[in-house]
Amino acid sequence: MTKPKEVTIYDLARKLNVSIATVSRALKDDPVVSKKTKKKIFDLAEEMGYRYNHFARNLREQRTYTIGVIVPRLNSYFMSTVIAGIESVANNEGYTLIISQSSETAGKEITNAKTMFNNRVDGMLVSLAYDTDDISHFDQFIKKNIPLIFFDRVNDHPECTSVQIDNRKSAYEATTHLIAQGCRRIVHITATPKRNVYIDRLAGYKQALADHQIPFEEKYLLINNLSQEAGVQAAAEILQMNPLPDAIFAANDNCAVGCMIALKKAGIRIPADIAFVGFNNDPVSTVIEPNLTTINYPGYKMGEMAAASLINHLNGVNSIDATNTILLRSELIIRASSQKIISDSE
Amino acid sequence: MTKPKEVTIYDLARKLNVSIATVSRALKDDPVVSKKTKKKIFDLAEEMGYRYNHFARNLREQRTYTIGVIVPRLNSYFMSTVIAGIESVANNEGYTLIISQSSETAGKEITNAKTMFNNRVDGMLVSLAYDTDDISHFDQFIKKNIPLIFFDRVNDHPECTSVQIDNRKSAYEATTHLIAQGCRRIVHITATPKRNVYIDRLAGYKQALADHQIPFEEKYLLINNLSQEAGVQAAAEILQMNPLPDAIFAANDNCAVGCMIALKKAGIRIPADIAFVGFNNDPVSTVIEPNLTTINYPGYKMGEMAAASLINHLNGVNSIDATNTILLRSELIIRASSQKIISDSE
DNA sequence: TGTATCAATGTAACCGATTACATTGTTTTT
DNA sequence: AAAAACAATGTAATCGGTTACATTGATACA
Repeated sequence: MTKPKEVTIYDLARKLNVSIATVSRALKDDPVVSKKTKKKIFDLAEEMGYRYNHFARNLREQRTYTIGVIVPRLNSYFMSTVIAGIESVANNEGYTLIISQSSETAGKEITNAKTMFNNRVDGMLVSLAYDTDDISHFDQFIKKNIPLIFFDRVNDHPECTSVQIDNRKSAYEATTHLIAQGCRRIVHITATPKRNVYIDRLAGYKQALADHQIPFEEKYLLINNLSQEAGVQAAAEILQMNPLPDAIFAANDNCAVGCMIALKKAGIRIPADIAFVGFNNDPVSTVIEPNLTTINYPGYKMGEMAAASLINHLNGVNSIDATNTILLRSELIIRASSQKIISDSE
Repeated sequence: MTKPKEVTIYDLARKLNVSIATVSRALKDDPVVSKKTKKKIFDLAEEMGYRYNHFARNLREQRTYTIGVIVPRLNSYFMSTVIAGIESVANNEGYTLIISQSSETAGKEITNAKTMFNNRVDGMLVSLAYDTDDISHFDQFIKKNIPLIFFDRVNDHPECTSVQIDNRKSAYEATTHLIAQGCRRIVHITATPKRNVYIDRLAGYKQALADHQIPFEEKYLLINNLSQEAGVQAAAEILQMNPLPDAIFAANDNCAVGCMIALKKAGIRIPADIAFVGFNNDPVSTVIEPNLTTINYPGYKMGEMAAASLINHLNGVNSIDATNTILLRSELIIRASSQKIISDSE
């Protein structure tokens, strides 16, 4: 284990008979240093294989140029797309990401938050776990003026910006679309209404029913963890209903797909017997047959927006209070799984 | 923007009338400090909201407890699963991840490598981009004794460990399975055979053909980027073939799925007319109809192994030279898309 | 009782940058 | 030609830990 010594600004300064201050200034392209000196320094740095020591700077500047990201899960299509968006912006702006997953548990989320805090991230991007009730583990950031932006699974915190879509409106559109197809007994499958995304979707669903004089029925509300397997189980419950529902609006595509597969296996025709709408526009939605009607969710854009907004805050472009909520456009994508009218006439 | 001052070991030392050395030792639970003193220090640290400054340590120790991860794409099921595995191990061991994506281009991979290098990662985990020919951008790490582990898309570098599956064997099994189903005109869809994964799968495919006295035919080899859209295009090419092939072995599930959808639309029956085998065991493989036979790819495990192996190196548990290649178990999962014999009898 | 041993703590150099303030030499102004 | 203005560079303190080496005081041993 030889440990080749690192080249520092001291080495460069000594070789060129200038001070470390000049070297430091030259390396950050400070206009106060003459062009000639700069060139000498740049060339020598290149030649000697100098590399910048971020830790020295961070120690001195009390900044880290690091952004902490906490997501519920890394291995979901939606989340990895968001992260790809975040990464592209952060990378461009010279920020480094520390990414961790809460695995949908509040406990791990708290641990992760602590790690991020101790790593002195300059800012945080967070999407909350299913079962996080209390968000006091983020108070430490707020207390230290570390900007915190929630995305997707947000929390209505007075000091934080959030980036999301209009879940309520999207759910309203999805449900209205089903009603327009003649559906009246519409099941909604969703997760525990703790997180905004599920609360809002449920609200949109109820509103659409109300606006069309369809009473909301508790029995048509199925709560699970929205996994594909949960969709299969939901299908079993649905098959017990009498009369059968004529439509299902699931709060994500994965669950919808699991449910569709199970129902098809049971001989249900989709959409003729039961129409389907999902949420997210996950790639599986165009693989399942019939293709799944869903809400397009701009994940990459969401990542870009969240990161850009955070970095703007960090650079002092706009104050953290200026923006409360950034709403991204989302839209209903109508595919075969919900088109009763056309499919009946086929 | 008030900037509340940070509590440091100096503050703790002053309050307790001990030296910073004692505080530093106590905080890392050095047995040389008496229990009583330790308790005092811990309690005060808690009370005053002390937080550890990693940068000061990193600056002093010349270590960063950071691992750099470069992947071709973040938003693929396989990769995000691998990263989830890496994250879980790294987090447990107190390491932080810096993750970036090459977007499948050598150029961005080089930039990312430079960023990682300048961030002084303690080690690297890399999966190469499609079009990386020359891997000299990783020499800087090797020169500085920074361990580098490749996973999945590996490079046969004499100084690096690689974590992968036996692609050749898996492809051999997949092809042999198709031959056992009576297939003789087997198309192989894959990416440019630059990366080991594609080279090895092609080799396995060819070997299986040879072992069953089936001549390899160039026209049955389709090269594309393995996206779902590329699968659709491949379907168009396949429909031009006369006679039609009787099986397709695709180097990933996404491409297989795109191809299946397009062929089905054209009236081809699967597996009766054309049998299908994919690669990766992506979730879509159980959504597509018929369900896709594929190779199970232990992504999470691969991430865990790669991270654990790297951290072992870093902790000096085993030398970097000790291990050359770690092969993970993978297996053929037979589903309906390839079962000609059974499906004919249905 | 004198000395060796040891536990507990302290001193101070060091890691590699940034930057306020000081200094030097040159040009411009009057 | 002296004073003012300015461009270029230097000096030295600072960020918050780690740790080799030194010191202190108590106990064990002969």
